[in-house]
Parts: sequence; structure tokens; C-alpha cells
Amino acid sequence: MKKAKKAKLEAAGWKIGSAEDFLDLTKEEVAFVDMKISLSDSVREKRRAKRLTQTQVAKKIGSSQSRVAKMESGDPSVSVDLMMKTLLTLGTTRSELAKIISKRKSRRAA
Amino acid sequence: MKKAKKAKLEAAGWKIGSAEDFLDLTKEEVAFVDMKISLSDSVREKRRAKRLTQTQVAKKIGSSQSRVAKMESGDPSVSVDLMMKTLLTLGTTRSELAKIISKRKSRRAA
DNA sequence: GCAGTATATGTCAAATCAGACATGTTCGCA
DNA sequence: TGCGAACATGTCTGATTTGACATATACTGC
Repeated sequence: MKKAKKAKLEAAGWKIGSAEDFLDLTKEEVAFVDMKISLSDSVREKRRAKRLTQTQVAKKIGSSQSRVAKMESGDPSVSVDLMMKTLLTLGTTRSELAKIISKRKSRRAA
Repeated sequence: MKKAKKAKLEAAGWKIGSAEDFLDLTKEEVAFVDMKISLSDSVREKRRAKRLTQTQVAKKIGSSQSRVAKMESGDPSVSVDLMMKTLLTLGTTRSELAKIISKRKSRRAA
């Protein structure tokens, strides 16, 4: 299974087994998961741009390194709320946030 | 206390007592709460534009009328996740969502 | 007045998400 | 090779958010 697809399903809260599972998400669910992935990527980008470690970010937002790692990996246990709060804490403006939300994922090479 | 201010504090999870409480939010907290208010307003606008009752929206998103009411009133118990899922279900596109996020609140008459 | 419909508000148990911690992996460097 | 730093992953317990329900309020037409 393609990595992006896997990430989407997992972000939606599903576990991918060894069998060829297939679950169709509604259009809205796909949009929501895509958005979460955009936010997730942006957290990593913002953090790197500011040359901070996950531990340093964790301290800023009053959380832990593992939760920051989960944010960046698109773990389904992370809410949009938390990622947005994190981005804002990292100095992202509302209009930058808007760009992140609207951003279509550029297809990455698998 | 101004209504908008009250809404912000409440949306941030604080109860306003009778005494002249004052809690200063950080810049990021204010931005986050503003954003939630924008989303909240948008849920109501979108629903009305589609001429749906709260009960009908609740059914669409698999929730209850009371939760939709809370979304629209900016209740602090409502997450950004839920409001975004709702907006997407109501046909909002990601780029429209982006506009909502970036939107500065126009000052309402108190 | 009284129904009926729409929305608001408060509460609760169950589900989800949180921070914390342990531990595993990966990388660079001496 | 071994060490240390950064990051990933799994899992606890507690906090927050959830849908559901009861109930209140507001407005309509009769």
C-alpha cells in the first residue's frame, strides 16, 4: 500500500493490517485527513525553520517530546487543536495557518 | 465586560464570575480563541445558507442537536476538530475553510 | 391560551486525547 | 565500536471532548 494512503487511513484512526484492507473514506473524511497531514508537515517545517528540537518545542507548548513526534508523524491521537496551538506558539500567523489549510498536498515520490 | 471579551474568555475555558475577573491571554491564546469564534460563526452561517435545522445537521454529522447548538454558541467544550468536520460535511471546501481561519473578526456592535 | 418547531443550556457516562515515561531507533562523531 | 543527541513508538493514567438526554426558552400559527 502506498505510504500516503497508509498515512491517511492511520490518521483517520485505522490500523493497517497485513491483509489488503480497504476502507473508503467519504470525501469529507479525506479532506479532513489531508488537512491534518498538512498541519503535521507544517509543524515539522516550522520547527526546523526555527532550528528547534522536539524537546524544545515540547517545553514551549507545555507538552512532551513524544507528543511533538506524534504530531509530526501524523499520529491519529493528535488533534487539530493541538497542532494549531503548536503552530501558533511557533510564531505562525493566522494567515499562514490559512495557507496551510488550503494547501493541496504536492504528490511526493513514493 | 464586553460580550466579545466574555466569549473569548469562556471559549478559552474560563467561567466568568460576578467579580471583575481579568485574565490575560497570551497572543497565541487570543489568536486561537478568535479562530474558534470564526469557525463557530461559520458553522451557523453555513447551516443557515443551506436552510438546515440544528437537528438536521446533527444527523448528518452523527451528533446531537445540543452539540450543534454548542458549536454555534462557541461553547468551550467544542473542539476545532469537530467544527472543521462539521463545516466540511456542510460542503465547505478547504479553501473556504482557509478564509475562515484567516478572517479577522469584524467588530460587532455591543 | 396551547401545540409544534427550533434553539439553548446543563449534566453525565463513555470515548477520545492529553502529558509523561520507558524504550527503541537512527545518525554523527571520535 | 561506543557514546550521545534527536527522534520514533508504545503504553500508562488522567483530563478533555463526545453524543445523548432532559429540560428550558423563544417564536409561530391557531
